[in-house]
Amino acid sequence: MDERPRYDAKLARILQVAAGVFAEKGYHRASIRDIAAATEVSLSGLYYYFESKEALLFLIQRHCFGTILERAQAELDGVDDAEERLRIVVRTHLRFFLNNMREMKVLSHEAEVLTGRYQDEVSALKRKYAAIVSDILRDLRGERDGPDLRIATFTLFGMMNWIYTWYKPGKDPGAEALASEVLHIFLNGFRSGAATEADEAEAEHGDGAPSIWRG
Amino acid sequence: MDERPRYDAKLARILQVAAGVFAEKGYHRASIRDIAAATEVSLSGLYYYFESKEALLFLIQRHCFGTILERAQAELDGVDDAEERLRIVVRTHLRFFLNNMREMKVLSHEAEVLTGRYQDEVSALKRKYAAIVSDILRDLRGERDGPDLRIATFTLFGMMNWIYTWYKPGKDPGAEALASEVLHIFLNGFRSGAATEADEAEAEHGDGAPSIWRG
DNA sequence: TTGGCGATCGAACGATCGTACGAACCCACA
DNA sequence: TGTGGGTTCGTACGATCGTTCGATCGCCAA
Repeated sequence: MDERPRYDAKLARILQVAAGVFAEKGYHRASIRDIAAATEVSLSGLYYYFESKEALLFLIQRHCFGTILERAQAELDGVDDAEERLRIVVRTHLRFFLNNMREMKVLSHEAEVLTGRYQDEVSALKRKYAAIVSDILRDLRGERDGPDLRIATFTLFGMMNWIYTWYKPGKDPGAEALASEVLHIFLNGFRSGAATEADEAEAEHGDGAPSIWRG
Repeated sequence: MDERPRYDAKLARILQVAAGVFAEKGYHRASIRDIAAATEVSLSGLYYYFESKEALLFLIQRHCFGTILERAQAELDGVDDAEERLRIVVRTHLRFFLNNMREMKVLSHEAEVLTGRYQDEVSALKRKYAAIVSDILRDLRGERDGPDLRIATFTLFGMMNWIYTWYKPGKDPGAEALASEVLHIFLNGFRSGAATEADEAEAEHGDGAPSIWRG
């Protein structure tokens, strides 16, 4: 019941095409007329599928974020080891990122545009996703000293979400290789405790940089 | 000669206030009328100081990027050790970032807006700055295997430039502490050789992604 | 065939945008 | 005191924006 295959399919196509337009020109610079031209739907015809430009952006972001959360949770299901869980999250994130770069660019770049309940709902998804990563990092760190969880989490997201600003398909490596590079840097960096840090600094450079976190 | 202290000072103030308006509302959503209100200069009066809205954004970005480059080069002067050079760059970058967050947000968030010669000139500054970091990383890596330089460079910039999306002054630590966290994760991760990584990768995906760093 | 409803459209409205133009202002210097 | 050029402003123009509204289309049930 309540199924409208025709409606749903066309809405999905509109969201996809509109995401491309927003990704290319930016949300504010792109006009509904641009989206009408790209989707081959008339200007007023579009408003049968969403009630405002902001609602259109909201639908794109919610669908995109919902899919990411779904996939991450599905891939994480049954896996207990913290390190393996982190590898899964990064790989899943980057796979989805590169396969849906236009949507992800809209998600990353137009994060502050939504207002009111639109913003509330997307922010809730965002917090949920960040909490998954943060919990993994807490588990991974264990009782040892280590980087602040909030900073480490956002730093990892920065490494991944910044990609849309420089990634060139064809030129740059695919999701798996990219995930390996990111995981190598982040994982080895995050796991190395303050003690290790001191040892390495001593052995290689004798630089005398003290422990960052102790006490 | 060619000095107009009154003109220069007022232009500088306009750039600063306009950067705040752009940071808050976004370049396209902010109107020249918003900037006129914020600067307390009349709408048409602003056009005595810049010839178009795009030129205004260009002046902001060039001034901001020019200052960063200047400071980085000054701080790096005379320092040879690669690791110390990286520490200096990250510290300088984050110090400037937190002290000029509005300008840096405009620089990061409105990177694709400029066109033509405006874009060319800012892109040149950006490449110059990225090359400094990339050269340091190459030096730091030496002859060993290690992450791809292009990816590592952009990954580091991602860690730093993503900050404007989550940083809360007062709540989050200052530039020095932030730089320590970022440097700890990135430096230890970047320096750790491929051997460690290979051990880890072995345990999981027979997926056919052998050595991460081809060749 | 016909009635009705989901789906689509053309045309227009008011608002806001970036920018241009000419007059008026202010102040150092003749 | 007058004058000229650097500086500031009020006003308006044309373009484009998001959104609305009533008419019309296509298709399936009666």
